[in-house]
Amino acid sequence: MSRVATELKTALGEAGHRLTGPRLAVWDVVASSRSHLTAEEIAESVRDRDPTVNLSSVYRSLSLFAELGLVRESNLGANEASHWELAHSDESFHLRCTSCGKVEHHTGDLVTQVEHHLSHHHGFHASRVELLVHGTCAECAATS
Amino acid sequence: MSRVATELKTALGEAGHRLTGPRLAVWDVVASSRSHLTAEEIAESVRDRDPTVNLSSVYRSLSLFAELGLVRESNLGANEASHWELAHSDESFHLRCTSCGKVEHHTGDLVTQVEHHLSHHHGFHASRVELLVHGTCAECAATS
DNA sequence: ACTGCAGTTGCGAATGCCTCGCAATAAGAC
DNA sequence: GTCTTATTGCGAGGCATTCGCAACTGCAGT
Ligand SMILES: [Mn+2]
Ligand SMILES: [Mn+2]
Ligand SMILES: [Zn+2]
Ligand SMILES: [Zn+2]
Repeated sequence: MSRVATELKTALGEAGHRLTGPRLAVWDVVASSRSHLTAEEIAESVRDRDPTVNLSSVYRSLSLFAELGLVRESNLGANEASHWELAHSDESFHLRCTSCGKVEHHTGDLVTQVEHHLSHHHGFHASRVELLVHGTCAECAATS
Repeated sequence: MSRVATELKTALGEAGHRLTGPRLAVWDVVASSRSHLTAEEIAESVRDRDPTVNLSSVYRSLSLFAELGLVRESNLGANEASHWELAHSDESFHLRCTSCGKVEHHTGDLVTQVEHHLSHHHGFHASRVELLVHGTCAECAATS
């Protein structure tokens, strides 16, 4: 059993879930990608390895992984499919270029500052922060 | 013609659109509410005034108002309907309590800081920022 | 290794939100 | 008031996601 397979099996086992073919295939795709993929895109890659895996199982695997904190689901736009990736902290937020569509990450302490401010001054205890910045990336600004 | 009707007519007229019954009804509902409503909820209120207004027209009105900068559309959760309200700046962001569901606003200069940082240090020019904080509100924290 | 069974899957149907196409209607310029 | 064409109601369609269920399979116990 490969390295990633063992890691996934451990994470699943601790939560009382089984390691199955579809789950491993979905995990391999998400863990080896650096981009934000839709369930359909993940399913396409999964089918390369095993064409019998159903789209429903891809959704079920992704939902389970999200519950276990293994992946992150993001809404990058109204009425768009969710995008999935390996889990990363709220500190690392999303910059989406409205021109080329690229999604970049930016990490700063801003999110932590907001969390502390809300907690100390307003009694609001943050569990998850989603920060999405739409705009024009450096490359697109230079080109236009 | 009422005050809000005149204001809406001006905004529409300047952009080459007509003031119609459905549009005025949708506007009245959104402008007189302080909450974040779904299109379906808006349609329900609109039907109280005029039962012939179709849900499609509510969607069409809301989309148009958003293009004109009159209303704001927000995604408050994955796989949830969009929520609509009178337009407000990105500075004012959303706190959603995962316990009672309430959505509050919080205004600070943090969003502006991020915009400036991204612009000055990374060449990314923000056009719209969506900041959504999930967590437990003060009332729910006290009750539990 | 064999068995048993609860967890998991594939499949198709269903759901929810939103958009479209089109003929009928009505706003507003003249 | 007439005319033009933007807008509407309505039904159908589209897309992402979820559900129900019988068949299958991981894996714990033996
Ligand atoms: Mn990301
Ligand atoms: Mn708001
Ligand atoms: Zn770009
Ligand atoms: Zn609350």
